[in-house]
Amino acid sequence: MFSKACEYALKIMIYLSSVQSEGRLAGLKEVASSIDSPEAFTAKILQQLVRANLLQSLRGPNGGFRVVDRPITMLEVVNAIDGDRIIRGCVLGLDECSSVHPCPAHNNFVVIREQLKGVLVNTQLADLKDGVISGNSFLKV
Amino acid sequence: MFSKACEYALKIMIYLSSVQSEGRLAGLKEVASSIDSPEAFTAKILQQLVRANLLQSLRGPNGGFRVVDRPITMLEVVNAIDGDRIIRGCVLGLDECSSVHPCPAHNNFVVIREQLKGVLVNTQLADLKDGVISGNSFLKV
DNA sequence: AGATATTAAGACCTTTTTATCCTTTATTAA
DNA sequence: TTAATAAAGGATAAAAAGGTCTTAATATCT
Repeated sequence: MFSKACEYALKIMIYLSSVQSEGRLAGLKEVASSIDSPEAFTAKILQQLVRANLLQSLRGPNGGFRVVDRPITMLEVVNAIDGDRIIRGCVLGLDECSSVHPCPAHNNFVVIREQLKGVLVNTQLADLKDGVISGNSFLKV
Repeated sequence: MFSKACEYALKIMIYLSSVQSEGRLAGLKEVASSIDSPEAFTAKILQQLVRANLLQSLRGPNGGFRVVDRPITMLEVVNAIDGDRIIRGCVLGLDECSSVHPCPAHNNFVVIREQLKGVLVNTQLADLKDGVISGNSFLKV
């Protein structure tokens, strides 16, 4: 559904949100080990998220990453990494697929796509981090 | 959502279903040009579909491919090419993700996944081919 | 039987995605 | 001002996905 990079990005954002609730930052090493992701690859994704203005980075000793101070939806994170293919793209891969020029499955998926978009728009990192903090959900196996 | 190969597979199956309604077969060349897919890659996917018992192939002149004679759901085609990751896989990529050990987004996606599964199970190739035959939907741009 | 049309199978190439390494630059604290 | 720490970025490697090409096998027609 999402690319690997996007899966990591969501876990990164959720983890950093939970760290933020404790009023501190987390560095690359801590992030990578907490979500069980390869460090160097994680660094690249962190940079993408910084460039997308979803994170701020602070260098030097006691530095690390911080989630920007506003509500962030899942959709923003997904868009930053995977673009809008999940929302816009045709199920059967047609370049042009709309109600006026639909692929055979178009109508069968309209409702699913709407629902998916709804979830991505309405789910905020703040909602997801709570489960992690309370120990009800997990970022790694 | 689906792999490229799976998108092609669905279009192949839909096209062959529509051809079958005319009481004839279609060969590789015709299939590939009708769904606008690379011929050699299409050949590979056709073979996979034959091995998965969704198609029969007939060699020799006037040969081609034929959809097996029973109702086939979208899910069967997707499973044959992409496996069950779309149904089973975790949104955030956890190896273990279930109601007892959920990822932070697990519950937000349960309903979507159910709905998606429903569409895949309940939509048959026969339903999709009708739109193509009547000219209401399209397999290429 | 021979010629031809057709699929089967698999080796091979290309591009994209994922992952890693290593050097540079910036920041802070002592 | 220096040592330690941390992010940034370039280069590249490994793996997966996507795609191509060649050869072999098979069925049909003449």
